[in-house]
Amino acid sequence: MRIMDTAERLIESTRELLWERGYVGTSPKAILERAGAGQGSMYHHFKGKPDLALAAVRRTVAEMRAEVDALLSAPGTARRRIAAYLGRERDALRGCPVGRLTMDPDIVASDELRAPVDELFDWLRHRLAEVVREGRARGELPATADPEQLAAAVAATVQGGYVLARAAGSAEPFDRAVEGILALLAAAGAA
Amino acid sequence: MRIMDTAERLIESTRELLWERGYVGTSPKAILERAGAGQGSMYHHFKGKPDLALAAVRRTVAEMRAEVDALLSAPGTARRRIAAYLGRERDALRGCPVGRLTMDPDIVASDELRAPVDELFDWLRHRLAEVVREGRARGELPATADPEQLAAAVAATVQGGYVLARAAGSAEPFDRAVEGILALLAAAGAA
DNA sequence: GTCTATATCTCGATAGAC
DNA sequence: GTCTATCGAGATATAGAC
Repeated sequence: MRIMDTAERLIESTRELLWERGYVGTSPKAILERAGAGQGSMYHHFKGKPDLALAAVRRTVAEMRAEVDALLSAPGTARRRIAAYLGRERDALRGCPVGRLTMDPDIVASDELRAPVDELFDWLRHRLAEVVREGRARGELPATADPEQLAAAVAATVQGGYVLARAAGSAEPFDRAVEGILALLAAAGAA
Repeated sequence: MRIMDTAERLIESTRELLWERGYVGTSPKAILERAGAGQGSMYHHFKGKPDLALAAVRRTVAEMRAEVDALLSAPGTARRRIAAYLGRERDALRGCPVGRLTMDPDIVASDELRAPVDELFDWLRHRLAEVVREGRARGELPATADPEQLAAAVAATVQGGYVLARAAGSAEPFDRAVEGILALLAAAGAA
């Protein structure tokens, strides 16, 4: 483990807790305990819980975007790159660290905290739509396919897959949903 | 508005708050204020917050299941009934009152509270799979389509559509995702 | 910069009057 | 059955020593 200064440890602890318990379910006290810091440190480096959460969310969003962009920009057919994105998940039961935040009332109520989440999913949908357009141009996907619609369906399948998996207490429904959308894309491509 | 006794008002207030703020974000105090009741009433009728939440969740799940079953059991082609389910939503920004609970750490951590959520989505996936099987038998969907996979993809599209909509602060991504999966089902059917 | 002490609320629950 | 009073604990933030 790299050596981290206090501000860094606070941000990392907050990222973990936001993922595990959400914004409403995460207390400054829990963050401090996990980071091994005292009250004073947190309020020295950050204005308060919302400010620290904002730093944590921004970092999680940046990391996610870089990872997904790498998959969608890799060489290969459009369908293969979409499949790579869909197959990215390793532990569906943990859910998406960004999508999770949309169910947090205090995140959605705050324009500042919602902004990075909004931007990520906006970027994701447009990036996926580009890939769909490339697939159409190469004849992998039918020219009638609306790129924005397919992109939204693919992104929704992943986010909804987490919901189904967490409800079931098993990753299986996530995997099924991913296989289902891939089968539909393949069938549509063959049409 | 029908006249409701105190226990009834407590359950209904809890249902609303669980939908709006989730389990972690809902306090007994908020429930009591909305229900217009005092502390004593709640602890007379229910053992505590988890017990009241369980009653609320069970009712929400039962209501949802009855509504969706009506749509999926109506006359019409398989694709038309799936479209009716996908088009059921009126206000995507509110999210799903059941799916929302899967992002609540205290719900997922409790076997008792998660059980009704699990059962609903389990039922939904199998009911959708039945409809897919009927569609296959009638030649509306290709015989190669795996019913369980398509069912999971359809259910995930709805749940993920809520995530995208709430991130965007707009119902549009939800609608796009629904149109996308419907277009794919239509294209696969034509294949 | 980091710590401990403190302040003020709220949480979730209990006690006991009526 | 419903109310108010009260409880111990935790949430979020501030104060001030070091």
